[in-house]
Amino acid sequence: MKIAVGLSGGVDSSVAALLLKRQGHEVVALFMQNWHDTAGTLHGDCGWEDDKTIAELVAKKLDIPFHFIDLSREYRQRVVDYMFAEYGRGRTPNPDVLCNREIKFDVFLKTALNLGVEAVATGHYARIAPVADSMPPAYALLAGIDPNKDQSYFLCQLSQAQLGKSLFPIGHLLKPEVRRLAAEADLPTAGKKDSQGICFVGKIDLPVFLQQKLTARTGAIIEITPDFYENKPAGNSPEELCAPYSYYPHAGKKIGEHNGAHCYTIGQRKGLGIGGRMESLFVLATDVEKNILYAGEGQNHPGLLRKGLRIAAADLHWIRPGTEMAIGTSRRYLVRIRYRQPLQAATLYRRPGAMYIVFDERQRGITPGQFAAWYDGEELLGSGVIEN
RNA sequence: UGACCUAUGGUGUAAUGGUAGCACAACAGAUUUUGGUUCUGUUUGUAUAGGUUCGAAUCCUGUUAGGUCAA
Repeated sequence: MKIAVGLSGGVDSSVAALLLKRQGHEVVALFMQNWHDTAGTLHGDCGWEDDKTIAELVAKKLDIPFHFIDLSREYRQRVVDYMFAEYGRGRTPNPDVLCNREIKFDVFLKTALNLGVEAVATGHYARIAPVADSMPPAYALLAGIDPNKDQSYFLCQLSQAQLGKSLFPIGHLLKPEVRRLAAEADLPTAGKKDSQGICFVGKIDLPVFLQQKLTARTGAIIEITPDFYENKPAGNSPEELCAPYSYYPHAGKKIGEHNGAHCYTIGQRKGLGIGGRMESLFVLATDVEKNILYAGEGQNHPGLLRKGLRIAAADLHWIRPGTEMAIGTSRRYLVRIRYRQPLQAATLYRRPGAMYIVFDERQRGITPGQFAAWYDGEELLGSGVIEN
């Protein structure tokens, strides 16, 4: 089979290429450049050129053709603009989930197919399993074997069409095994540090980055004390359990100022600049309209922990046909609301306008704009953007 | 402008004559292909001028600033 590997210049994609090559496939390397802006980048390691050089060395070592493609226009339109838009609305986006859905497994995939390959491969820690006896063919998205590196969460928005054309050659390996294979094959990426920060952009200073499009205005930080929640009616329906707390300026007293509410996210501790307390302050909610930040003291502040969340029906995404929940049904699944979070037991309620996810244990930092992904064992079944 | 109280890092506070400590903040590193979290480490202080004492954040006096009561 002729396969294009997205070589990033890191160990994982290098070993993915190595394994495919060993399996006898005809492999071509594709290096994509998606970003060349250094505005807001931390410690100016604008390393994409280095990464490209390393990727070329890997391709040379593996004796496979190397191609370079520039997708930065699409990346800006479909990932970066989305980021600005979400932050502008007071939500916290997950650019890497979008990067996979829109770039790596869309623009990149199509570009590769046009070059005549049958599939693309990446260095993601996840697995794709064909579903037995399904017509047309169907694919299940499974967690990577390495519990510490599983990246299925970042792939939670992929479609059947995308999964059908994709391969994750290292999904059944542990990270140390990947490094060992790279070392044994003498690949130049064997000892390279894992990448961090936004894929292709890198570590950024978020406030500085956002200031390119969003203007900073100083506003109030208002402290909400635990007694705010005392006489709130609880309720037991999914709708009630998933309702967000609604704050208003007089719900607490002003304890300081911030420099733009959109620069903060729920559960954030750093950057409030208010000291002199027994415990740390955490952001409970942001209001970008009024430019107000609501904060509470202590790791276990009641405003930080919520029983459930809501996903609008239009934002529901199901990976495998036949697993969609019918309106009015409920299911027990395992859910995570951020990368690397241990899976949490929860009940999902599919209601006419929305999905409600009620957790067994209250969850810290449920954040609008982030993705919730639900699993049945090791299979990722679906996901959606958290509305509130 | 009478009396009394207070003054310790950026903030809140310990140390009752004997090494100025803690928490929060800030900064840095680690962890992490999102934001964030978490972990580790670092910096920063006795309002000011004098006095008593071997030794003063601590006792005494003046100054300055803030507060409370009286008016």
